[in-house]
Amino acid sequence: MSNKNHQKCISRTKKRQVKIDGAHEKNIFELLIKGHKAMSAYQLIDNYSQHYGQVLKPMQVYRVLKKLITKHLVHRINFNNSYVACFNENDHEAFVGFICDKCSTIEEKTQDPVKELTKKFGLSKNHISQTNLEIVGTCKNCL
Amino acid sequence: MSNKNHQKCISRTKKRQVKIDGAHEKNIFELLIKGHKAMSAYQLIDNYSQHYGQVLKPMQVYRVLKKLITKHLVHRINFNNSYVACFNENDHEAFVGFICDKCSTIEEKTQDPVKELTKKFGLSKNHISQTNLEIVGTCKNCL
DNA sequence: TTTTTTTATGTTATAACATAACATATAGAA
DNA sequence: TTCTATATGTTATGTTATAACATAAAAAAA
Repeated sequence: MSNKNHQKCISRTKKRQVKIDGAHEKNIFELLIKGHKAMSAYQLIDNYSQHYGQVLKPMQVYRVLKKLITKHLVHRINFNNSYVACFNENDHEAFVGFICDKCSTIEEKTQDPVKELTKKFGLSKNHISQTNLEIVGTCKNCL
Repeated sequence: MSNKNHQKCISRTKKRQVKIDGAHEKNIFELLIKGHKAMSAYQLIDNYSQHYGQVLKPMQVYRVLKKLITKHLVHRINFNNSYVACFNENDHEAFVGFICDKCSTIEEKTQDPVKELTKKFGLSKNHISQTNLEIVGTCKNCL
């Protein structure tokens, strides 16, 4: 599963002509894709040092995360200050999904219903900067 | 508007037999209701000292916030680590609303459509600990 | 009423998350 | 080659949150 999604992600970046510049950016994105779960910036520092033998400073990680988020390749999970690779094929402007509060695994869902909801609420799209539906609970694996 | 909602909130706590214990708890809840917008814990410390002449420690504020959240009187806004009085008459288990990224004003919405959505996603209610739909943008006042 | 228990409050230290500001190196364009 | 943009490196600091321990006051049990 992880590997399949990995391929999907990579192919999507190619399709969308999103360029990954820099070794750190590539490596951090890979960690997020392969991990297939949300990680905090400081967890990424640990993971990075284990996989690539270099201990990054927080600033370096946050810089890269900001870029990846701008490119819509990564979501910030506000619930627990973590970051996750975007696994949806089509939607990149928001996050809609389920987060396991035990293992931080993410089940991303389609955003379409939430977009409709926003309309129903009378919120015009041009004033909205981000939409986040974070449903937190315990996943089947952790129960 | 603020005052009307204030009354609504107070009456709701009575209806639901929710007891506010302690001076800090009462005062902080009042600040949130009257402010009618989301405030960070440290903003609450400032506000508290201005209104009540006592400088609380962070721990004291977080302690009270935790209680108020447990009692469903306050929501945590994950987007910007802030806290807001719950203004919905009926729904207390989740947050659904619009947050102004300029002035932190909150427009709380009904949760019903989100609850339906959760069902549609196949997420059984008993595994969910919290649901947060945070739509962030700029409100009409700040545009 | 006295004792016990629970709840509220006070305080220190520290953990966890994030960015400002400045410096250097390197790759690509002019 | 020179210029420019981008990637990387580093220090210090700001912001958000909690652990752990201590005291006081209120409520319940004896």
